[in-house]
Amino acid sequence: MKRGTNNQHKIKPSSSTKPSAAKSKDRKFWLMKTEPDVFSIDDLRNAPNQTTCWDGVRNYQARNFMRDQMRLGDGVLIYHSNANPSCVVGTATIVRTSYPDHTAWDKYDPHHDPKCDPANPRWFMVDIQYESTLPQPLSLEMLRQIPSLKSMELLRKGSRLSVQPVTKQQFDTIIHFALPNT
DNA sequence: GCCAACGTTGGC
DNA sequence: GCCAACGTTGGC
Repeated sequence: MKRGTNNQHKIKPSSSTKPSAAKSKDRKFWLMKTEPDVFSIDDLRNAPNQTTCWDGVRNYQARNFMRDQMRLGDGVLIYHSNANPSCVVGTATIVRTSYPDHTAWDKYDPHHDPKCDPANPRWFMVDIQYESTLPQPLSLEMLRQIPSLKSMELLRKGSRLSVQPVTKQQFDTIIHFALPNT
């Protein structure tokens, strides 16, 4: 989960050429959790370039998804955890592929990892750019009522993974149900 | 604030 | 390599 102290780090705008942008057919989809008290979809919308680095992830499985599998142009569902209610609130796009998370060796950062050596980075992050706020946020409870989302990682009992893959079908289903009157 | 579920650490 | 202890996540 992104739990960085605000958006204090300067974001390099991604270059206009995107040599490794995913072709639409192998575009992947993800869900990323954030605590709205720490960094919300509005914070993302209001960020410079509407872009932020997704720092602070300290879980190997989540890191591996970011480091090894995310491509430019991949779609992201933004999920507010520890919220009332917790819900999917919007979408974003991957605009920079993985690079070392420098907050790991910042000893004043809440996610400082003293075992982490800058010469051999352990934690990675990507940049994401705001895309949309859902017309209607979809709470966990609502998501659980949609049969085709039954196998979503997010809905698994005890699931804690803060960066997780979703299928295109799951992504599209959520967008669909977030439209008014559905 | 409670606590179940999970991931990590470290002694052995 | 086992596993108890501990720290964290995150719904409720």
